[in-house]
Amino acid sequence: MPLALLLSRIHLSPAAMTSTRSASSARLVRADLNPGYVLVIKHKFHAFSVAREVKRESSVSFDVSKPESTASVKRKRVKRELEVNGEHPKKQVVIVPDIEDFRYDRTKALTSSSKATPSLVKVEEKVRVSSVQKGILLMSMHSKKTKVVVFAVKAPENWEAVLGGIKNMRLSGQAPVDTKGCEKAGSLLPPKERRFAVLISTMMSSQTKDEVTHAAVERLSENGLLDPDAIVRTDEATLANLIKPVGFYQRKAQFIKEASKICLERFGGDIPDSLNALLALRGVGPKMAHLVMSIAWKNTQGICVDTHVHRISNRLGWVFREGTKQKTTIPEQTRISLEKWLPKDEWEPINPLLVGFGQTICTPLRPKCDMCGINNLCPSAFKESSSPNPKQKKKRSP
DNA sequence: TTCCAGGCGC
DNA sequence: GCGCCTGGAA
Repeated sequence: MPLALLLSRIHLSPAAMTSTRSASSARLVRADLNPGYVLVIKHKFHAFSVAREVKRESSVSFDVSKPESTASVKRKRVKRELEVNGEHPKKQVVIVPDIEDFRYDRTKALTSSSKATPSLVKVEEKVRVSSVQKGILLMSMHSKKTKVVVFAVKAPENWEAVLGGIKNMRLSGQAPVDTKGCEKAGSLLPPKERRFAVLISTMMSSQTKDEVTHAAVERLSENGLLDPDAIVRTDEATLANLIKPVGFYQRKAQFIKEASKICLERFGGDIPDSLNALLALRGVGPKMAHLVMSIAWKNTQGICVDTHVHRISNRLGWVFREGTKQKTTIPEQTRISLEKWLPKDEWEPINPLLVGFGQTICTPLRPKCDMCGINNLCPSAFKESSSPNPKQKKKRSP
């Protein structure tokens, strides 16, 4: 666990890090925080309120972002159905599952999301540290048994300069995502229709083929098919034919039809408004769900990590697998790692920023490091460009 | 010929 | 963690 290391750096006592509190207790924790850290305070509780404030001793104030309630979603088999579904409401919850253990179950998501809030709720707050600060964290708990975990994540060196450099590069060059991204879908439509257009556009999209996606959305629109009812009444083959230029069009046609049916039957023709319910739609994974929450609902729940964000974050050395210094292997690891230190106001813009950068300069193959304005800050600069065919995958025999 | 995209299903 | 889907680009 990197926790011990972090603790030693920020001078919080181990006892302060994890504590189990009884009802209505409060705890004071002294903290000396070093610059460059983001202090992440995770409350795990069962539908009780948790209040927290930061009081300071020194004259330097903490910059405390607003508490945000995020449902931690995972796409693997459910392990903790009891907590999620509240099947034992009378039973006092003694063990709160670890945040990362809160498994998401697609089959349960639709029903649970449309009912009450799941009993297990995660609230995360971040305190950004810009200079050495001394203070007292006052945590007030109002739950029976609440586990509080506090840990700090160091933001990467120079990340602000790197981000600024990428923003500069993006000012000049025009990437496909700037004009044909799916957030442009149905921008003139009324809100409900626009949200549906965003969902369908997202489900069809492929970041390397924004123009193709755009054309397919146009084609659906011309045929009056940016409407769940119309899609349900159209047969799958026709639908597939209309969106044919997009990759995997047969599966996408099938998924779009299924999603439209669910939108009609369970959401009154609107799209689901929660991350869980969006993830419950077949063909919608974390990348798309976060994008739709951001664009359609203007409610950013997490970073939309697609292949560009995933690749570039690793090249920049911004993300690591939990507890290691190794690169992340899947986009979900990247998202979790990135969210630990990246300020929330960058969560939504980071996707179009890095997608455009990845389409034009930091390309998957042979990145154009010589054209890159941050090649002096990038640990991977010029390391991938010279080898045109670095690793041979296993060849298929003829 | 190989790689790429995003999610499913094993 | 890999094969699959599908078509385009390198």
